[in-house]
Amino acid sequence: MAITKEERKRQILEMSIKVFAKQGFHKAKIEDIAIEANIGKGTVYQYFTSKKELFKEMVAYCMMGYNSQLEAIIVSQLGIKDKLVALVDFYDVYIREHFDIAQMILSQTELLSKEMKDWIMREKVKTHLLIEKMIDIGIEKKEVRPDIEREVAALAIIGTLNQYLGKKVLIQGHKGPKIDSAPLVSFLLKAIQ
Amino acid sequence: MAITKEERKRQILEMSIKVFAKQGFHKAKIEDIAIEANIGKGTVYQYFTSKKELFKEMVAYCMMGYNSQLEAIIVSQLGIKDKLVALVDFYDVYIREHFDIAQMILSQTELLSKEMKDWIMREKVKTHLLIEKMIDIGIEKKEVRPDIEREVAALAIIGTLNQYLGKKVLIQGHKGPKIDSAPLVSFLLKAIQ
Amino acid sequence: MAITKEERKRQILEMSIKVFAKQGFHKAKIEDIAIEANIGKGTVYQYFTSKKELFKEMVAYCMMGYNSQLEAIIVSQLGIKDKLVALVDFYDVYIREHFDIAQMILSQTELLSKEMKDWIMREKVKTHLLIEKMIDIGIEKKEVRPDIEREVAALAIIGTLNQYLGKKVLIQGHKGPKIDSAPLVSFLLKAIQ
Amino acid sequence: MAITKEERKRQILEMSIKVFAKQGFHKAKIEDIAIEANIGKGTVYQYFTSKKELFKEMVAYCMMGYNSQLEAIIVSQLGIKDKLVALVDFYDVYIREHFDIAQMILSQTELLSKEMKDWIMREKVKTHLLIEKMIDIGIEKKEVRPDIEREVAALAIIGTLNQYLGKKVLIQGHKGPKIDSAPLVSFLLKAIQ
DNA sequence: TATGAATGAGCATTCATTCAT
DNA sequence: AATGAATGAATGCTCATTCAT
Repeated sequence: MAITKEERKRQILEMSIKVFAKQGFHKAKIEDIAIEANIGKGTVYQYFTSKKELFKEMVAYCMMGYNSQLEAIIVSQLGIKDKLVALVDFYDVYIREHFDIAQMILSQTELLSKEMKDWIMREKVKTHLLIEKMIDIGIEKKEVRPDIEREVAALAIIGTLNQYLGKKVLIQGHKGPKIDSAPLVSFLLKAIQ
Repeated sequence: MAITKEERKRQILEMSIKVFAKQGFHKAKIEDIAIEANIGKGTVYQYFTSKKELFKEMVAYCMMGYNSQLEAIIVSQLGIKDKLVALVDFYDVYIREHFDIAQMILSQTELLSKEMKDWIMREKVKTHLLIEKMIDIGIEKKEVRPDIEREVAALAIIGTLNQYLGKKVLIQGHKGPKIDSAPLVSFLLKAIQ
Repeated sequence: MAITKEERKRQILEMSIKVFAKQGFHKAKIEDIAIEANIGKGTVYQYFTSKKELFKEMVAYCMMGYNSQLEAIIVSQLGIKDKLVALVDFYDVYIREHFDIAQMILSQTELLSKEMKDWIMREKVKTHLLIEKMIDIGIEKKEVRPDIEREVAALAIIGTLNQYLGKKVLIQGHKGPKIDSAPLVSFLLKAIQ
Repeated sequence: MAITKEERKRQILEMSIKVFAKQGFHKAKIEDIAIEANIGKGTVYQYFTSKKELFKEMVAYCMMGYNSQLEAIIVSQLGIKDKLVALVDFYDVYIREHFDIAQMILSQTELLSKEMKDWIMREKVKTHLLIEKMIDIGIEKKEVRPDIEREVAALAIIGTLNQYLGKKVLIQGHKGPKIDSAPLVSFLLKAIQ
């Protein structure tokens, strides 16, 4: 019956995502999060030492699993085209879930310790390297032209996905239908093949 | 020979860019801006009714001229390749100047009125349409393949530029040498030709 | 073989002395005392209704026995000089044990109920009367000059002991050697003989 | 017409003495002090960076002048007896004015920085040395017996004054008549002559 | 009886904004 | 027009106390 410490912490984190996403860091009040989680204000402080700390842990919580899911796609036996399709679908789901919070994380870096910023940067680099790896595998499998500039290609894929999915979700809202990956994938294939 | 109201206002705006960029909206204090502009705190309120208002005017001030400069490139007599080169160079300069502020604008939309957000959105759409126009001209001039998905292509170009330049500026800092546009341009050409 | 209620209460009191003395009333946390006593925070409330109540009981606990020990010296068969020596030795031990707490008690009277303050005042008066009694006995035994102002003399003895021992303990710390009573005693004797 | 910064600061200090003395450091609210001084809460923070800082400045403000007044008495041409009388009178006035605050200062040393504590300690040492100086001058002028233990005598004088005046003020309140110095002085003279 | 997770009243502090000079 | 002293609403955080287990 009793809720474990870990569950309670996760519960607060989930609610903080909602509130931070809706209000932004500064407008969000600890009390709002507590009310949302249906607990007392002080209880939040049993699990997180400060508002900033809660924010940081939420950021880590949101980014957790991102790269490992990405890697699963990259190292799969799929052809480059199917990988791109899987990538779009993954971004589609991820951005819908984390759209508001993602923007905040990018911007409110003032709140994050150097350590945390470095960690985020490292995660981004990992993402970049995974995409480069995908390109390498593609070259090996003769699915990607061998003269490609890997760095440019990787940045282009990430930038295009962000821009495209970002726009779609922004216009359709989080509840819209799954994005059609076909046009995006065919454009990217043209560029890398 | 007192300076005009307009000059004083511009002076405050310029200083507010510095301070907002360095501190972010919430950490930036009106007093900091006043000190930076070498005027009294109260004087700021002679020109702007509130901190938020100042922020909004600063946003407009920063985005002003963006699309018109872009259009000048698009409608020029340059070939598609040279347009892309000019685009990269323009982004290079613009992002260096507005890197910090650009992130803030994207994120701190909570601060902006619906009207202002709509205006920003319309400006973004204008940018998008300008890039699409560039593609259309390219198709007409047989410099771009005619079967291209114009929306995807435009988003890809914008997304790629953002990601590429963003990364370069982040790593090299604002003072680094001009970015080499060649690899980026050749990648994009491959995708659209 | 559970310990009795009384023992547990004494145990908490002893630990509260340590913590109150080190931290002062306001900085001392009930949890600190509980941790020090190796019990749960809630358990403290089984024995004391509130932090203030605990503080008050600690004050009473510390002062308990003070006057009775003093009286033992006063009514003893010792001559006035030996009584003064015994007094210095007693103060020496007492102040070492209760130095930190003594200062607190004097100051944080805001915390004490009128009743408690009155009780402390009465204890002080008792102390004063005991010293006066010592003087009276001394006069009877022709060890003290008969024209002495008893009140002044008593206050002087108490004040001098406090000042002298307080300074010595403050400088030497609680672990220093026993104070040499000779110079103090000879000075006081000169005044009252 | 306009109040100077210095006057405003002094005004806040004076009011803080009242409030700190009545409530103690912890119960005293900045708002109370502001209300008492008939100013806004925020104004206090224009003059003092924090509540603790205000407390420290108040302590310094209260102790300021103490030793210099004392010295004036010590180095005067008065005989030892008249010096003691002047001393009692000075203590009488000083303790009436600072009775509540004096107790607080002694106790709430937790609030004071090491630097401030050291300063207080040095001031106390100065006081002690001044009294020793008085004794030395007395010996020179053959008003004090030459075999006296200077340290003990100084501590005894200070301790006796504190105890005696403290008791009198405690019983009579701050509004009572001037203390009769005669019995105290004659007792102390007996001890040192 | 013992526990410690949950609670929320209470307060120091900040800073945008006002307004008398 | 320019100033900066004064203001007070707003909020993060602490910790004594409660109470379900």
